[in-house]
Amino acid sequence: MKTTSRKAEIIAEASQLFKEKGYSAVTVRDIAEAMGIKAASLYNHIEGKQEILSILILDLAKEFIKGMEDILKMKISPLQKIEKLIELHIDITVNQSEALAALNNDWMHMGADDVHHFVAMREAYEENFRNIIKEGISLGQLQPRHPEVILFSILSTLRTLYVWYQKRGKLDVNILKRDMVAVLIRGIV
Amino acid sequence: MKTTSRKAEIIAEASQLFKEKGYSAVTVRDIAEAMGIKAASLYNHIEGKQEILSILILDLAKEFIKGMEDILKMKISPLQKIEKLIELHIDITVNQSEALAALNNDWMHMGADDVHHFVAMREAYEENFRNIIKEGISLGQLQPRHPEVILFSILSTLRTLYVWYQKRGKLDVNILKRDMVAVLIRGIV
DNA sequence: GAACAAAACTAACACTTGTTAGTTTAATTT
DNA sequence: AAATTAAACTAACAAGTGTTAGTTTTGTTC
Repeated sequence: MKTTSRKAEIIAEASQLFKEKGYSAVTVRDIAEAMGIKAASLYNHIEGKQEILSILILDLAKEFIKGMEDILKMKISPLQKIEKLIELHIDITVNQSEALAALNNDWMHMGADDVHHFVAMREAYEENFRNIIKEGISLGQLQPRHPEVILFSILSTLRTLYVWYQKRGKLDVNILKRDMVAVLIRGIV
Repeated sequence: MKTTSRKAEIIAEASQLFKEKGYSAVTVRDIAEAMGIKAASLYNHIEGKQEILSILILDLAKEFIKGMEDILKMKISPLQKIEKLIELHIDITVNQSEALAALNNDWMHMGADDVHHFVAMREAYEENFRNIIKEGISLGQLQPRHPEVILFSILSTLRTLYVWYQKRGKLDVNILKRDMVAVLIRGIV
């Protein structure tokens, strides 16, 4: 009964180091040491340092794409879709904060093909999000602000939630969702 | 008439590279090449690679501290102070986006002393911001949400504005301020 | 034009980097 | 017990790293 493959363990360990210091500042010897083995031993399991990064980032990006697709299918209002998206981000943050750090900060250090793939996915995701916002505005459900400003202020908050989430004492996920939705949608006044 | 010292030019060039690839992925040879000189020549002007990073980050941090002090002195309501803070961040973003990237992503690569100094300044800044929010809540001017959630969602939006600001076509600063204040304070509904 | 300072250069250093090749040990299956 | 596979090891590589020392070029001041 293998619970987690050795490769998965390496990726998990590496992702923590990447989160702390960034991909470029972490050496394969750092990763090996964190696992209690020698650097060369890693290469029985992985193709190279870059592969770890690509797996982390692309798998997570696919998860976002999948979450977006599910929400788009729902028969709910644009505003409710935005609420669902906020919850999606929070759920992912809570149990994938390391990969999220890599996705945010180190995507440009993947190989050229993977960078292209990633950027395409990110743009598709943002375009879907933007369309939901536009729909909400034209239905009169959202304020008629520049959609880009709305998109950006929601997304940047959600994307960097991982920085902040475990600095404070990991408050309850449901409370976090409730307050986050309230602040992002209804503002603070 | 020396407009900018050679050292300042190096720092300016380096900051652009740091923004694109992160501090650790940029070599001193990259910086030298960007200036059309050899790596060793840099050392006539700077103490080392880390010094560039520290100057970038600590100078900018001081600018934030200074801006916060000025706002705290003003005889205006907590809500108006928050508006001023939003404008402060936008002003800094518009003409210091490279240093802002370093401050956000690479502060942990400074020397230990500078890291300490930086973290202390950041915590002081956040504490001041938090107190303004708390005051706003107790005056009934702001919604009674968890102050930490409010602080975080405003700050993370402002801190990552630099990523987004020049991706889109550098819209007018005053329009940006107006919409940003509106979205962050009054929400989107 | 001599003297001086600023800023570039060449050459090299000691160390770190990701990775490969070949081998040995440990764990599992037959 | 033999055979097989998984996973570690040692040793080394070629390239890249930040930095130093000493020298030459460039530009300015007397």
